Amino acid sequence: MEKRAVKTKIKNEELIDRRRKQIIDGAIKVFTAKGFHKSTVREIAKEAGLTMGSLYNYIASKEDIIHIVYDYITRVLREEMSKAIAGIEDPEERLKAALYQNLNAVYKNQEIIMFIYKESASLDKKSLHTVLARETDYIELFEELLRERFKGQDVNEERLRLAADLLPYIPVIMTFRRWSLKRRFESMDNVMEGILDFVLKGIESIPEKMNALKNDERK
Amino acid sequence: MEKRAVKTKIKNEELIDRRRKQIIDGAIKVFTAKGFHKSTVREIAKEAGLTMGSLYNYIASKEDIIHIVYDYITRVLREEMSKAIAGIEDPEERLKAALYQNLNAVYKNQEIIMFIYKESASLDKKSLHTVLARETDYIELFEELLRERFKGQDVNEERLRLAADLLPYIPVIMTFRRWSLKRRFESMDNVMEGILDFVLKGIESIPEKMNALKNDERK
Amino acid sequence: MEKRAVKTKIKNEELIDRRRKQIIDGAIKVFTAKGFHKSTVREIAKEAGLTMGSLYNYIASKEDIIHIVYDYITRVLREEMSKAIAGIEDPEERLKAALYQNLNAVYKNQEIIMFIYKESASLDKKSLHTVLARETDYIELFEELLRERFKGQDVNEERLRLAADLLPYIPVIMTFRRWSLKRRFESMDNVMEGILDFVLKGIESIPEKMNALKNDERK
Amino acid sequence: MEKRAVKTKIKNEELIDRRRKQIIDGAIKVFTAKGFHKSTVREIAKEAGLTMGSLYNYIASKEDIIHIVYDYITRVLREEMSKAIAGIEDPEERLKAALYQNLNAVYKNQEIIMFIYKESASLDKKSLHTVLARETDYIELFEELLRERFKGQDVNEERLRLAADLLPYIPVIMTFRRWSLKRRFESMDNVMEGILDFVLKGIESIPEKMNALKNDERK
DNA sequence: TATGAATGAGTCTTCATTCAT
DNA sequence: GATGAATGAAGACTCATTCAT
Repeated sequence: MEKRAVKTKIKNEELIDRRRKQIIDGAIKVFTAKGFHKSTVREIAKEAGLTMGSLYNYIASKEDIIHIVYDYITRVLREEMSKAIAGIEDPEERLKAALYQNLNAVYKNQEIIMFIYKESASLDKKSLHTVLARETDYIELFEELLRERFKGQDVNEERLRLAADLLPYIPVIMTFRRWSLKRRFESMDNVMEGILDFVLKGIESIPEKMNALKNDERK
Repeated sequence: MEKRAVKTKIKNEELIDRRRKQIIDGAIKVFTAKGFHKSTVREIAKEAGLTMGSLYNYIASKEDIIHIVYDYITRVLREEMSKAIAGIEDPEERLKAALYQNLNAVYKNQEIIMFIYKESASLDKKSLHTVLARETDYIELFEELLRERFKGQDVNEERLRLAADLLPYIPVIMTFRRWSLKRRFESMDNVMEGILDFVLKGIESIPEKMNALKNDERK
Repeated sequence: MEKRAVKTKIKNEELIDRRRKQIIDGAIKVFTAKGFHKSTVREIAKEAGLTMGSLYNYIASKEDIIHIVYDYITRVLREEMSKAIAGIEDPEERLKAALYQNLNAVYKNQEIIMFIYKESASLDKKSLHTVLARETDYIELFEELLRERFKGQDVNEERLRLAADLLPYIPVIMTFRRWSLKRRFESMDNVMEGILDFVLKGIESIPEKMNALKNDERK
Repeated sequence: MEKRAVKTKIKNEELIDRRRKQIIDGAIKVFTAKGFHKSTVREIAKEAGLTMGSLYNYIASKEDIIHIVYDYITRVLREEMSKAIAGIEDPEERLKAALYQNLNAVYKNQEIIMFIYKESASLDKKSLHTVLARETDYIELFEELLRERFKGQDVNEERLRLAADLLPYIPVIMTFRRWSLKRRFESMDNVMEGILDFVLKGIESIPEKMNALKNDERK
């Protein structure tokens, strides 16, 4: 369990959890609609079904709201990912399941994920560090999955790590381009299938020793 | 050429261009350091070497500053891209050159590009539309390059379009992960080479008719 | 004895006294550290070992806390003064004992006395009146002591009263200047001895008819 | 000249001085009536004839207002004191003039001086240091005056310094007791004359080597 | 009596924008 | 055209007090 980083004036732990969930739900609505800076604490309180004063009994500053939202989202994503790959033994299938889960999760939570990427700038240095550490967990999972996938083969270590860095983010591009993609594709399922194929092909660059460019071609 | 979308009180066209360049340079400095909402017009004016009042002779609102910055950046990127692929005939090399140019441009302008992605939320709906249209230009360029690259082959049209949507954004992941990547890789050149290999492999999924998942495996 | 001026919801008198003492002790800690306005009722309650709600069973408002603290301090000071001069017959010694007791009491209770002087501004008009009446008691004691000290001599009545007004406050200057005095003097005993000498010399101006200034020297 | 410690957004120095004087005058009115914490910035702005926003162009925080008020008052007091003793050669008369000036100044500025004593608690540590340094200047003046007054005599150094610490503050007692004194005395001139006599007698304890108490009389 | 969560009016402070000179 | 002082609406946050349990 992680410690409660965000300070509160309330003692009743169960109440804290309940009110925080209200705050998270309210904040996600308001933040995804207007972004962090254009959202007022008053609006968030209202959407959470709390009064101003009551809200501030459960957080210490507006910034704290980003944190509890972030904590919530990343916890949900981690849990869903665990479930998605639980019990799958075959490395190839395990990797596919993870990629597919990631695609779906990003798609399902598009708005809040976009919000988090955009507002990571609103986080102070220390918080940003925590956030990046969380992402690192995620990336290490993909690193592990790739390593097992290519077990026994002669892989280029650097490429494997790079792929692990790329993989979890590629679905995010889908959210950046969602309006364009929706117009062009019959269904988002098709899009996800296409991304999966692209990625699965892409990782085939890991075991090879090929070089796309010769050094003298670059400036 | 497009009309001057941002209104001004000044008549002298040449002066407008000079002052706007000052504003753009100042704004980029301030925006990349603190983000749009935490930057004050005062700071931007100061960094631009203008007084408050003078600044407002060349823009009508703070929001306008994002627009002229965005105009500037996208124009520069378009011009550089044109130069990068000018004169290259071979479709494969032309595509590689474009990908490589994109990687370098994104890397070189990391901070301002991150800013633009993050603050696109600050744009009103109409402005957002303009912005997305610009991106569409870029994507259509890649679509065209891919089409020529696979000319004569039996391509999956949807996959080709999807790849065009993905390609320009993959380097952006590099900027999201820059701290992690810097720690792990000898040089960013290695990173870019790796991304290029990954992408070039990935697009090989375009001509094929493979299906990663059977439909019944998905929920 | 005076009536309970500060209203309470509680019937049990003994409990009231016990809880009030808790409040007084807690409040003195918090008030002397941060002043009245920067102290929150929450902090006082905590330091008093009470909950918010319980605290408000024994007082009606934050302002009441000043009152009960003030009551307490002045009662203690009066009692100590009574003890200090009890049984001393010789008027000169009696006066000295009173002056010395005052010096010690002010020194020992520096922080709370400073607090009371500073926060008398926080009292409403009526409360201020009560407070000043208390001080008047104290001053009348000194008036009486001086009158006995100069019994049989031809005193200037006005000067005697003025001295009675000055005497109890001179030690307060010591608390205003404590940091400077601590640096310059070996011990605070020396300081107190010096003040005593100064004051005892000063009151010699009471029987005389001297005039420091001629009227025409003043504007 | 001291540097401008309080930050401002305004460039025109002459305007700063004019507006600051307005702020000082407004603040003194409001502060003396209600104390620092009960005064709102809005009230001060209004009394100063400025809008909220304009006020904040000349100060950075509410606390700054105490500082500029304090600066102003102490500067005025210093200047008046300089004038009052200028040109007086005889040490005895010079000391009397200083004491009399101090009495008058404290009396004339009672309310603001009371305010300053009371609100010194509102100052942060660093500011308090500056304030105390100012007082030290004042005290050193009295030390100097006393030294000249007793030049050639065998003085007790400690007592001389102590007297210098006491002298400037004794008139402050007059302001603490003003209501009582006004009732009892024909005119405040009489009060001041009495204090002067008391003090002039008191300083006669400086050259002597007397001890008011024997050690065994104290606890 | 005790508890502590809820309340919301009140405060300081910021800053985009205007406009007289 | 340039200047920079003035404006005031808006927002984050605090905390004394109440009241249901």
